[in-house]
Parts: sequence; C-alpha cells; structure tokens
Amino acid sequence: MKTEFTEKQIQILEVAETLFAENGFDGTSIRDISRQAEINIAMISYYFGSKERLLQSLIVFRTSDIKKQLENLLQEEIDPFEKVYKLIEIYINQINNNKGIYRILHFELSSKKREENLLAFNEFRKGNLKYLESIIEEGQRKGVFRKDVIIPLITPTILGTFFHFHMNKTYFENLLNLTSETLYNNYIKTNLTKHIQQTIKALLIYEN
Amino acid sequence: MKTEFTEKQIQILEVAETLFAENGFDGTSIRDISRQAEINIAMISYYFGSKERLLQSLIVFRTSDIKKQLENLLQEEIDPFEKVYKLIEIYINQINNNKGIYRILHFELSSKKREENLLAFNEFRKGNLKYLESIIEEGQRKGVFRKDVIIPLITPTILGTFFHFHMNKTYFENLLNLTSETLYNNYIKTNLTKHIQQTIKALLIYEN
DNA sequence: GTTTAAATTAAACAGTTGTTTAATTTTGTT
DNA sequence: AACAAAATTAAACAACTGTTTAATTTAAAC
Repeated sequence: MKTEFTEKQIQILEVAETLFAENGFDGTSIRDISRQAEINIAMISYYFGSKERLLQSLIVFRTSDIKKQLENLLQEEIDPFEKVYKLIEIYINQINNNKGIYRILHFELSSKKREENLLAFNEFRKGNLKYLESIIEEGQRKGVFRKDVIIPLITPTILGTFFHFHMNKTYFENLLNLTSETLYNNYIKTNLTKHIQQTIKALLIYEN
Repeated sequence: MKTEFTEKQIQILEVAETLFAENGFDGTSIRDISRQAEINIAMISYYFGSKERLLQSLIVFRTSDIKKQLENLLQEEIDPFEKVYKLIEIYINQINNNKGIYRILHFELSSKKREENLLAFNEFRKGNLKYLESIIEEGQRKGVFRKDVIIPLITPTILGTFFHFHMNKTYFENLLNLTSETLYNNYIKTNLTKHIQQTIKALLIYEN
C-alpha cells in the first residue's frame, strides 16, 4: 500500500473523505467525487485502481500520527491520573480534528460487508490498547487505581461516549443550544472531555 | 404513519431489517429484499410506497415498547442506585434484543443525508432523557448523587459504551475470546452491563 | 525538435438502481 | 356463479453504477 500521494491524489482523497463521511461509501458515487474534485471519472481508477482501494488509501492517509503521540505520552514522567487525562485528550483531539475519516471508519468498517478491509485497522487498535494497559497497570502498581477494572472496556467508554455524542450532533446541538460550530467544538473540548475524564477517573478510583 | 402491519408486510420488514443492518440502507437494494422475502419487487412500492418509507415503517415497527418500560420503572419504590441500574439494564436489553434496528438507527440516521427523517426519533430520545433526569434529580434530592453531573452526557456514556462495543463486535470477540454467539451475549449481559453500571455509579458518587 | 512516457479526456461498457405500468390471479362479498 | 376489490406478476422505464477503452493532450528527457 502506497503511503505517499501527489497533490492531485490528495485533492481526490480530501473530496472522497468529505463525501464518504456525509453520505457513506455506498451513498457516494465516483462521479460525485470526480465532479467535486473537478477531475475526470477515469482518474480515480487510474490513480487508485478502484473505489474500494480509494477508501483504503484514504484510511492510510489519515490514521498515522496518533501512534506517535501515544508513544511520547508513555515516556512522560507524570502521575497516572495525568496520563489517563492526557490519553483521553489525545484521543478526542485526534478524532475531533479528523472527524471525517473516523466517521467513515466507524460506519463502513463496522458493517459485515467490509470486515476484510479491517485487518490493518484492528492491529492499530490493539496497539493502542497496549498503551492504555501499561498506563493503567502503572497506576495499579502505585496503588492509586482499582485492581479489578476491565481494561478493554475502558476504550469503549472513552470512544463510545465521544462517538455517540458526535454521531448525534444535530440532536445535541439542539438539546444543548450549541448554535454555532465554534460553540459545538468548544463544548467538546471543555465539557465533554471533562465529563469523560471525570467518568474514567471515578471508575478507576471508586471501590464498590 | 401506519403503526399496524399485515403478516406479509412484517415478513418484508424483517428481511429489510436484517439486510439494512448488515449492508446499510444504500448497500441494500429492493431486489435483495424482495428476493430474500420471496415476494415480487413491486410489492414493496405497493405496500410501503418507496424504499425510504419502508425504512420509516421499520423504525415505527421496532421502537415502541421501551417507553412503556421506562414509565413503569419510574413508578417503582426503590432507591436511586437501583433505579439507575435498572435503567441501564432496560436500555441494554432493549438494544441487545433489537440489534438490527438500532444498528440501522445508529448508522443511517446519523448521516446528513437522512436528517429529515429523524424528527420523530428525536422526540423519542428527548422523552427518554426526561425519565433519566427525574431519576437523577430524585437521587440528588435524597443526597446520594453529586449535584454537578451533566445529565445529558450520561446517556452518551451508557449508550456510547454499549454501541462502541457492539459496533466493533468482531474486534472484541477476537480480543476477549468470545468464540460463540452465546459467549458474546453473555459477556454483554454480565461484564459489559456491570462495567457500565459501575462506571455510572462511580460518576454519580465520586467527588473530585 | 523529436521521442517517450505520463496525464487527461469523452465515450462506451455491461450491470444495477428504484419505480411504474398494465395485465393477471386471488380473495372476499353478494 | 357473478362481481368487485385486493394482491401479485413480469416487463419496461429511465437514470445511475463502477470500470475500461482508445484517442488525445501535456510534460519530461534527450
């Protein structure tokens, strides 16, 4: 799989990202993409081979630097609480800044139809889980976290909360009076992030 | 909108539910549906008017009894913790028993393309939020819950955690060695439900 | 300036899409 | 049995799907 792209290819990828995110993979035709990217239909097959492989290129193009960020976090000499807080911040920022591709990943890759294309992404996720595990185990060794947390279920709570909020954007904009894009993004960066951090902290500390 | 359906219509709705859930709305053709339901293509237009209205009928057909369950819960004379626990159980059971339609709702109704069809479902959600609010406010009055929880963000944590787990079924089956459908469902009913209950309880109690 | 490769194009390809038609069969009522 | 309404059918509709073709234009190398 190629990992570098020309300007023209990036132009196509960016249009594809927008349209896939808005209308889904099946809901977007390569004619829609070529029209909006102002290129000939044949260029998509010419550059990427097929519509399916265009999606795969898009995934490679966008999911790259979160791994680096997590590696850096692991090295930092801060207490476990701070680390968990920062981990949550990294996740939310990363997804929030790449809403398009994560919406696509969330949608298209969770359907049975396209499970085969999932393998590389699964490895990515398992890697991320390793980082979370080592942070939590460090906190457990230091005696500040509970010992009976089910670590693999923490990710669904972090990401699930965020996704559920974001996937129901219109509903929450309406409910919380977030009348502009800025207000919406601010709400995510402050209230929602804080809510998730608070939730995970409480879960890691509270003994039943 | 019709709310009662004949046997033949239900047969079509059930096939549509399965296929929409598996392949998405755009990924399913009315020929796929008619083939699997063993009826003529024209019958779908004849009964439902269009493919779009078939989806709307399906939503009406499936999202009906959770409201009743929540109303009954509200009347019960049990302490706030128990009520929250039961609320979470009701949600998870309801979604778990109607995986198909909730997958469709989660996917199709969160795309910009179909936001117009969402109005009725939004009312349904706002109603559900009212029930949650009254349970939590009761707990706050009785002095057992924190006062600064953002109630509208609790639903994303409950539903988001569950959805994220379920939407990534293959990944978690693999990760947690849930080698059969029974094991997977048991894990949801025990571990995942408990994790969510524990998380929300911790959030409602723990003071920073 | 000529040659060669890369980029771009319009057109055609063979299928599939959702919907409608008009004809036929089945069902229920009298 | 005769009639009307409802259910079902195959066929056709025009529009759209992803992909490929062969011809043309552009760019790079010499």
